Amino acid sequence: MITLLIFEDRQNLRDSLKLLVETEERIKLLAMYPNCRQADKHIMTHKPDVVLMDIDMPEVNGIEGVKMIKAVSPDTQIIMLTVFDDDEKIFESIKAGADGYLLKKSIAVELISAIYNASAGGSSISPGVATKVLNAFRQKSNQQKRETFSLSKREQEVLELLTKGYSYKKIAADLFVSIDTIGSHIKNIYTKLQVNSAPEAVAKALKYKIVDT
Amino acid sequence: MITLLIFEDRQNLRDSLKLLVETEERIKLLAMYPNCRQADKHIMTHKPDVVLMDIDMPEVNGIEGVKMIKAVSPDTQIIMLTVFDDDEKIFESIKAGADGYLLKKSIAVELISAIYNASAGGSSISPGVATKVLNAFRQKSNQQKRETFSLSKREQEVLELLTKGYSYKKIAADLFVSIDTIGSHIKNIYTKLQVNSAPEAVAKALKYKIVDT
DNA sequence: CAATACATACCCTAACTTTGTGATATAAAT
DNA sequence: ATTTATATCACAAAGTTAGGGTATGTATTG
Repeated sequence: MITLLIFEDRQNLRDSLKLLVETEERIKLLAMYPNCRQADKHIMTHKPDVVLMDIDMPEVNGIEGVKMIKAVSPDTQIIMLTVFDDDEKIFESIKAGADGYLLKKSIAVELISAIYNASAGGSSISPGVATKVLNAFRQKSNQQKRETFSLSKREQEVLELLTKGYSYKKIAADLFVSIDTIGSHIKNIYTKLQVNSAPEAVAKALKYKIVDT
Repeated sequence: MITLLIFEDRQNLRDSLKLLVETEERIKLLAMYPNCRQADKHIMTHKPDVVLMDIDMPEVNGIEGVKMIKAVSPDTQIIMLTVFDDDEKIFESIKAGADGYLLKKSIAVELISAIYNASAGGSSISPGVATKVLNAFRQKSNQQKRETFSLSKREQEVLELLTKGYSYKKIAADLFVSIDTIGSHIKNIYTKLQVNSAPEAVAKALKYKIVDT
């Protein structure tokens, strides 16, 4: 038996959801609320397996609701249910911890299987939403790839310390060499990176992930 | 009519897929191949709407295949079909440009609707895979969160130019103010960021995403 | 209206950085 | 054996930066 809580402000949609869900023997609807005020309390009272969450609700919206619920009960599976498929709302929801994201135009059968999936720990994402998520994912992954600029080991070390904001003097002290040696290394680093100042070198080093942040 | 191409090395699975797909009137299977050698050529020959792609194939695997296909025909929708649900393979596929990711244990009806989704430009992701994608997405989003350090608008501008490696002189020229003004701003920036040099400021600015790379 | 933050500008000095030109020694590569 | 890349050090000049002041005009806000 999967227990369910619904947050949805519109009366008619609440009724539809109720009808839909009640036809399923393995799903038990515990309660429905028109907004997320005290969502955390409701969760602790009912301890549902799965939550259906509308995004756009008066007073306290669905994204806030997700945060509240996940704060008190991280294992409760939350499926967002919304007419919006704009990137902002989707990503906000995911970051808040939503476990599924269905567009309201999704057919009823999709919703039911999403509930079952959620209770089994899987996530459901509507195709249109999935496309956006995959694109965003790709973007984030294809950042700047690591390049080496063929720095020597020592130069790498010096650049790392420079990136920490160390002065020549401090770098020299750290590496137990003279300050002029550091000057030499930095000269060579600038040549290889094709820059002319420490700030530029640091920016480039971080951009191309020559050093880690 | 949705045209389809299948890349799958195992004979028996190829047969099953063929049977499954042939029952659908709106789907036309154009050809099947046991690996991705010359996948790009095959695509250009058949110009299919959707591709079903196995990951683990001899000679040229599915991830390479996706790259080849997307390189010559970015609008071809590719659904990965695999027994593997390990993070590496999933993320590699997505980065390569896969438009859907189904586990082979997915039931037949899921596959069919995934094909329809794909032809409509939507992505299908199996629940188990979706969970991993969402988790990875959350991780990437929650990197270092943007902080402002309550820099003023002007200070922000100056910091951005500093991050480009500009000297005081160049910044002053760019903003049409005196070099001493820039000095003042930088003094204030250092105080707010709690740093003592340009390299340090740049590192911090990038780390905390005060400025974009 | 007074207080506060902001952007602007100037002065000053010590310290630091950049860049050029050498030089020596060692290890790897040709 | 000779070249090449690396790591080390030195000196010097020119230029830049960091940090200490102070000051003015303009908004914003309590």
